[in-house]
Amino acid sequence: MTTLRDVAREAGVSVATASRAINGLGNVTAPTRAAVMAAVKKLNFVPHSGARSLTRRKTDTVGVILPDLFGEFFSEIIRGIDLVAHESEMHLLLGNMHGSTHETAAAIAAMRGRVDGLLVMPPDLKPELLADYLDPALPTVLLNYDAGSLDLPFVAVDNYHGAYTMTEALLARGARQIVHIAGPKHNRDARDRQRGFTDAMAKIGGVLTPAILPGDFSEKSGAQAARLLVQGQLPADAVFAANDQMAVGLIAGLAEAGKSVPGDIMVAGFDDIPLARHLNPSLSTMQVHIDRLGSTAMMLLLRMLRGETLGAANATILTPELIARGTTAGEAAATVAGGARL
Amino acid sequence: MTTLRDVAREAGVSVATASRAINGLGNVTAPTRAAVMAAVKKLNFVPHSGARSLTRRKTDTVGVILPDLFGEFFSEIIRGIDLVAHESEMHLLLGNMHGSTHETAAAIAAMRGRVDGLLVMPPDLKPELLADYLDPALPTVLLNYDAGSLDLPFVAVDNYHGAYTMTEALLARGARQIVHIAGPKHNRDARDRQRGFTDAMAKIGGVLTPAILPGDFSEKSGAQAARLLVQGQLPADAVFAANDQMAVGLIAGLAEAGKSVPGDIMVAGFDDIPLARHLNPSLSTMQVHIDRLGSTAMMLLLRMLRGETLGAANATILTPELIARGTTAGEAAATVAGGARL
DNA sequence: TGGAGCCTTGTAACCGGTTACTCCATTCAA
DNA sequence: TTGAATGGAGTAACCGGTTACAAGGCTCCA
Repeated sequence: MTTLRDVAREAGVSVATASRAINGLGNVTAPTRAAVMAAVKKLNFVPHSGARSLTRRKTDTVGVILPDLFGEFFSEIIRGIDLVAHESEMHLLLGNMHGSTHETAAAIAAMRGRVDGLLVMPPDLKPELLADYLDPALPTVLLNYDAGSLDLPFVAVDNYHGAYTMTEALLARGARQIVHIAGPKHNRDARDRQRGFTDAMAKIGGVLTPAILPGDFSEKSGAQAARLLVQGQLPADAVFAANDQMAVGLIAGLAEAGKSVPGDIMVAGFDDIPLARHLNPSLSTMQVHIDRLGSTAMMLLLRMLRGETLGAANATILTPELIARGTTAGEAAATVAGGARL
Repeated sequence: MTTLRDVAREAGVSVATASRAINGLGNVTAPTRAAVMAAVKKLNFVPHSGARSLTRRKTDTVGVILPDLFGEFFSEIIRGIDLVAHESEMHLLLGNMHGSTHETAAAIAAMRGRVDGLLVMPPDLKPELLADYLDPALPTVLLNYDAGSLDLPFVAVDNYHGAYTMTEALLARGARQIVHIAGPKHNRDARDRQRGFTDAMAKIGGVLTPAILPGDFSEKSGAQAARLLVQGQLPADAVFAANDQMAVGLIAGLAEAGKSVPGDIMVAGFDDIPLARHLNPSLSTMQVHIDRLGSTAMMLLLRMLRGETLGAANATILTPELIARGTTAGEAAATVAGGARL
């Protein structure tokens, strides 16, 4: 493993000169620079980024701390982040809290000295705890987390209004007995979506206590909900699942029970995962540009790294868009909407 | 930003003692350790991992260099890697070559001094070039790349036999005029799959020059192939797409043209993306456990980091498994297979 | 009481770069 | 010819930790 010292010796110059030549700092004569570059080639020298970032106090890396790396949702976020980071020649250091609150502290601490800034998505962490973990000196942007009290910039999805809009749309299509399949209890997204649903049901539908079935965002829990619905003979003309994944499970469950969608019952989801438009009938949902969650956050972080001081006031709220497809359409529409056909 | 020096001063000890106390090195008396820990708490000290890794010559990080971060395929790989890395308390540094051969060199070089080992997936890079870029002193495992000549361990999918098996299955179901939709020309996976197809057609089907349509692994190119097939009136009783993505596009295209699957024509893919089993009819395909690609590679790398010397002989070949679903089934089977039903 | 041996702690070098500061050799104007 | 200005190159401190080695204090035994 060759070091700058080796290169300097080989070229017959000092380490300072070698460093300057390699970094193109100008105050080096052409012959000297040539000699250094020749030594670099000969010894196959590659600068040690670790050492460099120690003195420069810059790592050209951002830490990304996500609750999990599972599924399309997170890969889309990472893709969005990478898209922007790559343009600025920044690297991504992945930290994973694997769902454990305790590991979050460790993950954040491990980033010290390795990154210039942090993108953190702490779905079910209390703001006070988070404040304890974070280093105020390290530029940080939160993902999908409203941290108003911490005065940190964040990027979030307007889950509340998204759910409200979808419920409104279902009501507009004539549904009256809409059942909601909720997400995990402690999950903010899930709670906001549920709130949007109940509020819309109350204000527009005039239903004060709509039916809500438990779920955990998994396909399986969607299928489970279908069973509850059918066997429990819960009256329903539409089901609004808190995410697409559950809607997929739900539809499969309903099909098994011989219920037709949207004939007997309409179904709607949330997220617009790629699968949504390939189902048959295709799934109506609220489209969230997940990658933008990542790229927007990364852009905010870049501004902070450039010296700007950003706070909660710079938060960006992404509004999901209603995508009406087959599962909420009339009979005719259902058969032509996307995907394969029998 | 507090340093170890600050902690030492606060606790009234030397930096060496502070360091030993913090790292639990034993030869520190209980009162001294307590004093140091109190100072750590008081000053909110978090060790600077960058500096630490410089002296330790260990970063507890592995570099992951992928051609792109797009899509399920890569997110699954990363998830597999993370699963194993997390157990060993290793971090993941993402480098992205964004498809450009030139950037590959830069991405690898940037890893020097930041990682203890490398996982690289260089789909269309010549071995000689790759050898130039890689640092022989840095433990490296290749993903989905047979680098026999470089004597590096690698993990790959047996694309050839996978394609052979699928073709065999289609022939067994009575297909005679099977058309293959190929992947990108320079892509190794694509070429191996095509070879498996043509060999099976020759050896089992007795067809020496089967029809092959161009594709690029995208859904769009699958739809394009459907158009060529239908409008060009190419005789075909089955289509074997080089990946599921194209199969999805193909099926949509065939549906548009009024062809029924599998009634008029059978369809098969490769990869078993999650979408595959949700299509209606569900897609027959070769299942590849993509996450295992990542986790297996990471396990090999860990062994190298522990001091073992591994080479091409330690390569692991993952064999894909045939998943027969609706798109290659008889009429009856097609209607009950997974997904929703009209 | 003196010395061997053990344990705790401190001093300082080191990891591999960057860069402030200094020195020295030109060049050019007076 | 002399002195100032210019700029190329070297010395050494520094980033923030770790750790080899040395030093000092203690116990224990002869």
